[in-house]
Amino acid sequence: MTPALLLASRALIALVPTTEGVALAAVDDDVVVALDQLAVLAHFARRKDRVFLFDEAKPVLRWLLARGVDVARPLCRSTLERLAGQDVDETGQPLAPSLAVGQQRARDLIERLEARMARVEARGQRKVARLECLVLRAFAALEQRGLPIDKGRWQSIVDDERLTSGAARAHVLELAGPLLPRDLFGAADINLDADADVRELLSRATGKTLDDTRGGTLGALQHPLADAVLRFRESWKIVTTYGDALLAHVKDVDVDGVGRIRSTFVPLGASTGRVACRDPNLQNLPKDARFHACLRAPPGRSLVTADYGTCELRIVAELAEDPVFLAAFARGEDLHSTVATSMFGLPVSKTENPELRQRAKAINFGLVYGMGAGALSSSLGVDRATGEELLARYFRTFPRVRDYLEGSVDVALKRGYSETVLGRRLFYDDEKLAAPNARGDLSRIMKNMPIQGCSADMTKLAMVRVHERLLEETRGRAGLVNTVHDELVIECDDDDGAVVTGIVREEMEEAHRTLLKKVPPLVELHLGSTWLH
DNA sequence: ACATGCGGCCAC
DNA sequence: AAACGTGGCCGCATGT
Repeated sequence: MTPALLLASRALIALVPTTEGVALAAVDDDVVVALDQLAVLAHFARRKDRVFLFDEAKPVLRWLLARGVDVARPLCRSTLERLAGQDVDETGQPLAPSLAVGQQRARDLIERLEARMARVEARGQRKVARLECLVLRAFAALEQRGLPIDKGRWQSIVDDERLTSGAARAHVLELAGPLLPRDLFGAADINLDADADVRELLSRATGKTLDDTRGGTLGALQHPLADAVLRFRESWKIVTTYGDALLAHVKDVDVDGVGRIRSTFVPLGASTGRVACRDPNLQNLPKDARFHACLRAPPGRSLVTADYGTCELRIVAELAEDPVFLAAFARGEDLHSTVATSMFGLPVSKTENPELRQRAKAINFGLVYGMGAGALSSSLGVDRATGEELLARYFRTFPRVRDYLEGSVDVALKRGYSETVLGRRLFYDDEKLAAPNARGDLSRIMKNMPIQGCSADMTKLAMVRVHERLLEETRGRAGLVNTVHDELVIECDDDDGAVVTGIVREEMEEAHRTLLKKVPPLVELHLGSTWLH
């Protein structure tokens, strides 16, 4: 059979790339496609009535994209295994060493698919599996395009910070001088990266014993030497984490100084369904405006930044069906102010009684994480009794929120898993459920997962929709360049800015409405030359 | 030369 | 002081 005939007549085809060509296998036959004849594959790959099965889809989708092949409906063995709770057997290299090996792998993939799908089905993960496989196409394209970055400008910020850190180190040495051991020639030194040494030094300087050297601990000392150490840490953090190691990932710098970072995104990297990102992590870049100014599109191109505002609290409002939360979001109010007004019976806004708003905000923020009274009192800087009183008042005012969170724990304990609206599940080990001392930690996870997981579902759904619309309506000129949990960043031609902004708004709102029916979406959009926050 | 655990800290 | 969820990267220290 020829490749064209197989591609034309079969709806499900396993695909394994090899060093010599691409191996294809349908249930009853298999063929190979030479690397210089991928056009026929490209033709059928973009059709939505053809499903292509991969062992580890994302790297292969990237490999294919680089050769002009865009697969509209990928299915990923590795993703299905993760959702089915199986051990993920790594096959190793994405490229099979020969066509013969590739064909065997392709036939194996087809043969085992039915059993794998049955396990996915048995775990109730069918919809999640569909979403996770579809989103791999968007992630492959996102990785392949790369995040645009002005390398030289970023480098100059890092250089400044290196100088600052040197000055801060000198200041530490000056202040600590008499306390430091000296070498034969009278020179004093300290390794500020060695926490044990820093703890020793600060203990000697303040006469207090320190349990740790965290920022909060050092700040509370109110001591010039501790402050100098903190200033050193601040700049040194940038030099080490966001300096040379990150810049080494910048490739393809163009004449305008804009290069590309092509990280690895791990769509099932977090147990809740959130995405992880590495080499480098683009999800924890500093919010500092100096750095964001470096994340800019080349001349003639723009960036659209879009995020779901108060996403997790909207999810709580929907799932808890709290009338005050729902009414506040329906009216477009500031939830923190509304919550504070309900709790304290006083008018609250960002300018009126702002300290009450701050308290409500801290609780709203913390309840998503299953926070207790202790954590609340510390985040507000009040004593524990006050924290307990506030939390009690909060749950008296919003009993449905309390009931919802407690219900999340009850359901998870009964079923052995937590679940999002879409049906994504986090299963708990029997031993973990049995351990009585772990119940406290588990209950926080059980409260948090359906909320954080729903947010992840929504963003992934939005990615699938946005990617597809942009492909269809900008012929690939516009595309995703980053995602950070509840945020998307898209690059497009300047001329397409308005159109792309509209598409992103529509599809993000529609993704929200697919999952949440009672609370309206809030999508915040920015169009400009840089990634704005 | 690697791997691993930990304290610390960046993001949502 | 720390105390709430999810990650990744840094340097240090310790293990092969």
